[in-house]
Amino acid sequence: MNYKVKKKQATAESKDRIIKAAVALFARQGYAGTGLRELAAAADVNLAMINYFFGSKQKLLKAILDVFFKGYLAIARSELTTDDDLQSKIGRFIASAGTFFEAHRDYLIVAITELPHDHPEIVEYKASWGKQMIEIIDREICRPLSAETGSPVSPVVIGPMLTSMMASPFLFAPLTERLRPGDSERVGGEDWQEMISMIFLWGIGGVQKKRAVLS
Amino acid sequence: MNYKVKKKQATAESKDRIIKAAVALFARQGYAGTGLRELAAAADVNLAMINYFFGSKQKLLKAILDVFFKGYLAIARSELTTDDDLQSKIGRFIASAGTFFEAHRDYLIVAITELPHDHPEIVEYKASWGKQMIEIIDREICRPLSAETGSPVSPVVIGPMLTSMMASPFLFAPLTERLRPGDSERVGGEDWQEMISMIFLWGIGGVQKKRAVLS
Amino acid sequence: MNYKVKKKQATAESKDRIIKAAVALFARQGYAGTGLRELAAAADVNLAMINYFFGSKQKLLKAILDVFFKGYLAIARSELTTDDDLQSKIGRFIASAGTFFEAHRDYLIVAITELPHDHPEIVEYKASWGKQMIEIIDREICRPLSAETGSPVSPVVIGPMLTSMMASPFLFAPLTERLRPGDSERVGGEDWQEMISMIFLWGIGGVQKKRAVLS
Amino acid sequence: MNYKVKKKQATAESKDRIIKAAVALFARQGYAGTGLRELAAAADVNLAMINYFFGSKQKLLKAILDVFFKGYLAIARSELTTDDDLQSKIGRFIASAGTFFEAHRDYLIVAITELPHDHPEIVEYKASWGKQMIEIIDREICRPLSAETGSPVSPVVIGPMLTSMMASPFLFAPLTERLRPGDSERVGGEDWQEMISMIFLWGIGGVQKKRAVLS
DNA sequence: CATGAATGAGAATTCATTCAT
DNA sequence: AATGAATGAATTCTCATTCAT
Repeated sequence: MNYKVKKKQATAESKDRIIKAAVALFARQGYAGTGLRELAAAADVNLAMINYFFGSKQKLLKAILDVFFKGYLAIARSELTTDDDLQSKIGRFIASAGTFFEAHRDYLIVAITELPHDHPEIVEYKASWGKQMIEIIDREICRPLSAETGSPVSPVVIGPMLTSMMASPFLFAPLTERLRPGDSERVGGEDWQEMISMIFLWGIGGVQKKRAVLS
Repeated sequence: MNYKVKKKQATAESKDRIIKAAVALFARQGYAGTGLRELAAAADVNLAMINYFFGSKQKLLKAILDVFFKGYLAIARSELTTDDDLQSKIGRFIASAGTFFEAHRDYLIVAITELPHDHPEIVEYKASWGKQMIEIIDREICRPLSAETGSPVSPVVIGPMLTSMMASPFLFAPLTERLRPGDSERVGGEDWQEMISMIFLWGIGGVQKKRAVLS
Repeated sequence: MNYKVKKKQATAESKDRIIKAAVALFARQGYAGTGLRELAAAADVNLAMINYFFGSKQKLLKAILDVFFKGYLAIARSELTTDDDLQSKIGRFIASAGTFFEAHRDYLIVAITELPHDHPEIVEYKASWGKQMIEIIDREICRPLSAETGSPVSPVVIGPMLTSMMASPFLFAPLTERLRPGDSERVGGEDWQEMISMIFLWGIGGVQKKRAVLS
Repeated sequence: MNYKVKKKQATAESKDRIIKAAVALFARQGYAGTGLRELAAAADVNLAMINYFFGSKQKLLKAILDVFFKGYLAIARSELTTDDDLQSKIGRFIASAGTFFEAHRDYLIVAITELPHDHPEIVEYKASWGKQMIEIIDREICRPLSAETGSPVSPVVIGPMLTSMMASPFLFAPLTERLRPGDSERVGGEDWQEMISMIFLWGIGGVQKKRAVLS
């Protein structure tokens, strides 16, 4: 008797639905442009649960950025921190990162679009991630490169550049899909990853050669 | 004797102050993250004037994007649509765009961070701008390139990529300035512009060569 | 030289356009539901002209009510204050009022729908008009009637009732035109006026007779 | 020790207080003329609760109109849809409606004063109600009447007229109470209901008779 | 007369968050 | 774990009005 009919009572599953819905909405409307009610509706969850699970909207954003940053950093660590030659290290890094970006495109979009904004609490967090990333790039790419050619390259220049190059098809997707639906589908595939690798390697290579000549 | 200071009556100057304050705030906090009160205060203008001049917050954003898109498109048109050889056309385009990005860094940040979001009215507008840009890149860069090497390149791939490469130091500036204040200052200068040119040209050149061999 | 090209410079004509647009808008959206900007646009007049001509929005409403009340009162005076027999006096009053309502339907709608609201300043004004109207009805209809039948009728009962009866087709027009477009067109015509007269006269007559019997 | 009174948590009671305050204010100041802040204060409720419970100001208005229209329609249905003779049916309808109007005078005023306005969403709703009402009046009053006398009467004429007659004392109350406080108190009572019945029945009877003679 | 800029108050609505149940 | 009610502040936008030109 008294069969209190329901309550969703799915626990961890709810938390998951919230994150999923959040990334999707944040990617399309921005963090500030998405309301918690809208999010609660999309996740089919009671409004109060969001704060129950995550504490606040900001912490939810942080949880999302975490997924992206940790993943990206892990890839950098595992693909770049090896004893391989520079070229194949970079090639593998770009391939892995490309696959990761593809599989987490909404996370990527959130991370990039929120990147220049200064949410007080999060700015610290982004910096600490950025620091680690730049250290790896410096140690594994920049130093070997300048050792080879004699001219220095700054990781705060090529790090952002490489990331932006790889992110570009996803950032511009809403536009390119409208304009040339076919062309953008290939993006993220192996061909594309190879192209990025080549542009980056040949390009950097060319720059270094020229600098070496001039100096 | 009835001092009631009132009425600034500075006319068009107010409209200007609003735009200036808006770009600055939107770049640092995002469009959705910036309230009109805050904006009015920053522009030292009565809150109601914003809607009086621009009609709505969205139209204000559109006015900002206008400045950026029109400028960027004009540069593409004037630097790429010439009878020069491909290499020097691209070189000049990157140099001009770099200078433009540098001078309009906040406009750039707003444009890029709002790019993936779907403000209903603005999506149309962004598409129409993107279309024109892609046509120019297709006609002036992609076709000559594939005529030369025999393998096709899509403008929806290299357009975004080139733009992102050039934008990267500005997008990541909040981070890089924290981490390596010195390094990022050089960004945007002549050296930097030349570097981008070289990476792009050598890189694309390499890709094309390889493709030509494989096919 | 210096042929300052234009300015509408129509003067009194503008004032007219404002009133016309105002009645139309107030009738369809209500006084409080209509903004002065909307009105200025509809009248093709600069926003500031409305207050220039009328002093305030309230005074504009008063000007509109004036037209209606004065007209209605004038009809009551001229048709009821005669030496005719009661029946033909009322008949002529209803006919004239019907024609007037028809020609000023929007004024009528404004007057009726704003009737129960208490715009502080206007409440006084409505009362002073109502007083005059009720005096006429009392003197010219109620007293003769009760003299005839011996039972009293209050003018504050039959005045409103008669007015409402005549106003009903206009008040309900938005509904009836949707439901039975044909039927409502005939309203206001001679047949209709005659019908109102008869209902009122026979009806009141019946009531009076019955009361006479009972008393 | 931390008294923070907070949270009324009286639940559904709040919704009720809102409706009650809303009818009262809308009747005296009009729908558009009443602000939600004012309403919230009058209902002793937090401003945000109004939209929490009703979704929007318009839906609140609809909820109010619902009460009136449903009640009025129910009376028409139960009093007119019987096998009685026409005269007593109408008599009972007028008596019931009179009592209902009296008990819901504010609802009545809101319904009538908002009747001619075109709130986009509500216009549809009013029409659907009007349709049902007119069908009943047509079937139960107009057809029997024309069968009896041979001359047709349109329900879109007598429906509004009858309603307006009964509504008149309430619409004009603010005026009449000022002018003749005593007289209007009797309105709505049994005598008054009987008077309306008689006027309507004798009146319509007279019209029909005359028409029959002429045709 | 006419205009466009300006103002402060207020409009309705939504915000993220909290808490009693 | 989950819910619905509640809150105060903030949102964008519009209001009627005023005034310098």
